[in-house]
Amino acid sequence: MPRKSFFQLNINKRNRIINAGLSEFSQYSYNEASTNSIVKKAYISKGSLFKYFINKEDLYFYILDYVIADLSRSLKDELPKLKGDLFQIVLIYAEAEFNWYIENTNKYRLLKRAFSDDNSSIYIKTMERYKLIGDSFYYKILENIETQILNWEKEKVLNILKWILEGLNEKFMKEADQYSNINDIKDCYFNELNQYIEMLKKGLYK
Amino acid sequence: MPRKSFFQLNINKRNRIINAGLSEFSQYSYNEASTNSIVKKAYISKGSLFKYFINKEDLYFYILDYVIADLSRSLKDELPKLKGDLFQIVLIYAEAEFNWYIENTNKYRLLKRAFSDDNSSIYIKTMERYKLIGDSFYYKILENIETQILNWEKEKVLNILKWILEGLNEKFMKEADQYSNINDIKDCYFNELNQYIEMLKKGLYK
DNA sequence: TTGCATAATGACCAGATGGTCACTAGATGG
DNA sequence: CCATCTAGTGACCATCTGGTCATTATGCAA
Repeated sequence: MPRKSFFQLNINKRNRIINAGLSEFSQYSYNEASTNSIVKKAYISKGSLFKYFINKEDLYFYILDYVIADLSRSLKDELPKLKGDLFQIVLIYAEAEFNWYIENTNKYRLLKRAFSDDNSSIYIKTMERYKLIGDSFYYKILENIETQILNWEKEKVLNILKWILEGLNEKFMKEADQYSNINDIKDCYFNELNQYIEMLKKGLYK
Repeated sequence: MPRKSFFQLNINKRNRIINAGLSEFSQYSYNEASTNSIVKKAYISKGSLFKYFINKEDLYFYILDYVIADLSRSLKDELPKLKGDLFQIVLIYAEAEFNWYIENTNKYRLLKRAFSDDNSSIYIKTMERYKLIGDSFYYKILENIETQILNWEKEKVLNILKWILEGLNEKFMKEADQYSNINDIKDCYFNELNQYIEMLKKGLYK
């Protein structure tokens, strides 16, 4: 947790530090990210940074918490909309998640980096810290959905859906800069996702 | 490419260097991997390493080439076995790939690291170098398979299959150390993969 | 204006990095 | 036994890292 002094800062400066951290940690892995670079981006001195945060790790997890809280809030706002059968709910959920990603590309990259397994010591600490979260938001939303209509083990169905969402998200986030209009890519994504869901429901064979 | 002197080394020493590189680059990202550490693992001096290789990047790509060649050879050996419809072929291919992974876990980790998008400069160079490979082996094998039986756009079917394979591979590679017998995990994997394929063929709905 | 408390600074530290190069040990040929 | 050569060495270099701390700047009360 940041030191008291950090929260006594005026909002402007605090945001400059947060944005500097976001920028650095979304571009570089934890070890490759440089506190010197963060300090420059935030227009503060090295000494100040370590007056506000205990150390680099403290800063990192503050930023990560911040991003996760932001995403969680965004997704929770969508909860009331989640109605219908499993696939309708997945569609709504995935669309909300992707919309947030495409509007917060650097936060998306930071999350992707933070939770992609590279068995570094910071990754292990990250897993410890967020063992409750991770997949669990996705599974929690879906676990109470009626599944009598399903022909298969629920866990496996959710896995398939999760892997397809991950693959599709990554595919579109890679192509993101090719779209001039942000709504174009959202439409495109949603359209393609719909197709995949149809394929899954009806089976791939004729 | 390594310098001539590297290939004049006796096999023992050459292998020590290759294994040291494999170990280091599978544990750490390119930037975090240390030539000092590689040198220690290989029981050679720092000066020697840079007599054999132009620089760290040269060493890295030699190791990466080596691993890719190894996997390619392994998969090519399986080519004659690839018979039947799309799903049978995917099953055989995936099994071969997974078997190689589980028998070469550090090479698997190295490949995963090398080809996971982190837009670092080494990643960009890696993409340049291997633009032909990447997914293409997977798609190349499957592109000539008859698909009249399919109800959907072939590319999308291949995507779904690819994403499920990736997800399943990662899931099992993470759990790998929980299995005492290597054949247990292979059986488990193959069994679960079969289920997913069945689900895809017949559709998730009742 | 003075005195004091707190905030901000950047030179500095020890340690690590990729890479070099003057040197040495050992083999080879005469 | 010497002379020559070359493969191997590790101290060394510049540069970077996360983190510290004596010094300075700032704001405020009296």
